[in-house]
Amino acid sequence: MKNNSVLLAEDDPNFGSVLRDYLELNDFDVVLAADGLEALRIFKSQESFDLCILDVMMPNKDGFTLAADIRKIDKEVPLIFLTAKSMKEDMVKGFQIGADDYLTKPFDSEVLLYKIRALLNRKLGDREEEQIHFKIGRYEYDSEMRVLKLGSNERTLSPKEGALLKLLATNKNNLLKRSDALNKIWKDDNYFTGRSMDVYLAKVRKYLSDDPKVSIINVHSEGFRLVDET
Amino acid sequence: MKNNSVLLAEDDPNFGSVLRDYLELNDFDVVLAADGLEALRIFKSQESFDLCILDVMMPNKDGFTLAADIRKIDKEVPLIFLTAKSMKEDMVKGFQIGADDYLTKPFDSEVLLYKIRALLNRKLGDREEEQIHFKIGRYEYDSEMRVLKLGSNERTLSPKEGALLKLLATNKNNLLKRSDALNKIWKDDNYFTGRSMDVYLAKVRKYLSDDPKVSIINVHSEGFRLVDET
DNA sequence: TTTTCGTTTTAACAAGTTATTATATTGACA
DNA sequence: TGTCAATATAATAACTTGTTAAAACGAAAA
Repeated sequence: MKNNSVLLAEDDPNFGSVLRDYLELNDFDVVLAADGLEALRIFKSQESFDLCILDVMMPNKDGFTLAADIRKIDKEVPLIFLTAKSMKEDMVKGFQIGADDYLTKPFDSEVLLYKIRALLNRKLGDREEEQIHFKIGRYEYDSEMRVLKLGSNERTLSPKEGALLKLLATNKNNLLKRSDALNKIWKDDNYFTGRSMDVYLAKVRKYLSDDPKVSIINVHSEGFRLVDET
Repeated sequence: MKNNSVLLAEDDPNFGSVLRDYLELNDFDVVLAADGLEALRIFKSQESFDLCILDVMMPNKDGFTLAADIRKIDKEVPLIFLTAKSMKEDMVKGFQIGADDYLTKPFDSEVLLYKIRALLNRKLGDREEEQIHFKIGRYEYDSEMRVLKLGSNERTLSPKEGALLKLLATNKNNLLKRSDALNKIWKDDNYFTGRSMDVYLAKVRKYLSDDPKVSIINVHSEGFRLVDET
């Protein structure tokens, strides 16, 4: 089984690396970012994190601002804040952004570990397993291998093509919002990522064009719907 | 909308009732149990709780044992422990049982409230959900897909058409004020946005013209009413 | 290091859809 | 009966999406 991945944003290099080592010793894959900007860059560049631990006071981008940026991209990922002072205002602000927990430095590392486990267990609990195999009309799509099959005809999709088809298939016959797809796949919703997605939609449409019962229809300025009339 | 229900197990009657009142003031339905045994009895007798707040030190049955018993019945319900001493061993034990959070007395009641909200929001998503599906006479309207259906007849509305019909349907048979609609949909109430809305009213009227029991009537210089005489 | 190749992004233009403004006309109210 | 509000339709402007091709990128091979 794959380890849980943690994004750790902490500007104090000593404390940061000690904490990283401790978490790695406990079977987490940890990426350490030295400031808020770097953390956001890493968050965008990586597939997905299971948990983010954010120091509140950091240069370039403080923990709260970082948290708000992360929340724009991923509304689910658990957030834990680290703060030196135990000010109530800070906690309130953190919870408003959608913090899951809060720790005041200095804290007991074992307590942190238990809090992390509590959060991840709860997450894993109510997270329904994600689907890998999809049936789309007469097509079959394996989102792990990224292989789209119709009869004896096989085609391997590129990562982005695959991610898009998977999202569409996950929401088969329902609306997939443009902004959701962009935030999940491109981690950013702007003019250019939008155009890029349109290019991929054209590709995916072409791949799916051999079954007339399957189509991707547009809901103007909202998003798309993978329709399967089979 | 039903309030969230909380089981509060706390043996100190003063502290317990103060906390109960505070939670009730914040729109929770609270049941207060004076010891662990009573709490378990209540937990078993009631349909379901959204959250349990358990004092660790209680007569008859301490908070940890109580938590273990509750976990046997319900593996999902969030648990928050209250403890006077901030001993690490206690916290560790609590997390092993499956605590979601931990508070050391004395604590700030507002912080408790935020922790509760964070937990409940995670669990349920926001309780308040806005309506997506509407019935208007013999029509059905899906405000997400913006599809208006009468029998086998389907029509996809434009964003503004859809927003307007949704607002009207939300206030079905009630007055929708011109200024409200303009401020919500056009974000501005002036001569031109007003004219623009009139254009959309004409369109929506046309779309709804196939059921004579449905009409949009004007309340002079006030607003509009979507009337459904079905 | 350079080359190569698949992937992704950017650019440009065409097509399609929606929103606003203009114009003419009717209806409500004092 | 004069004035403002409301309606309908037409014309135009603004925006979104579809499509293709070329450029940029990045990882693996020569």
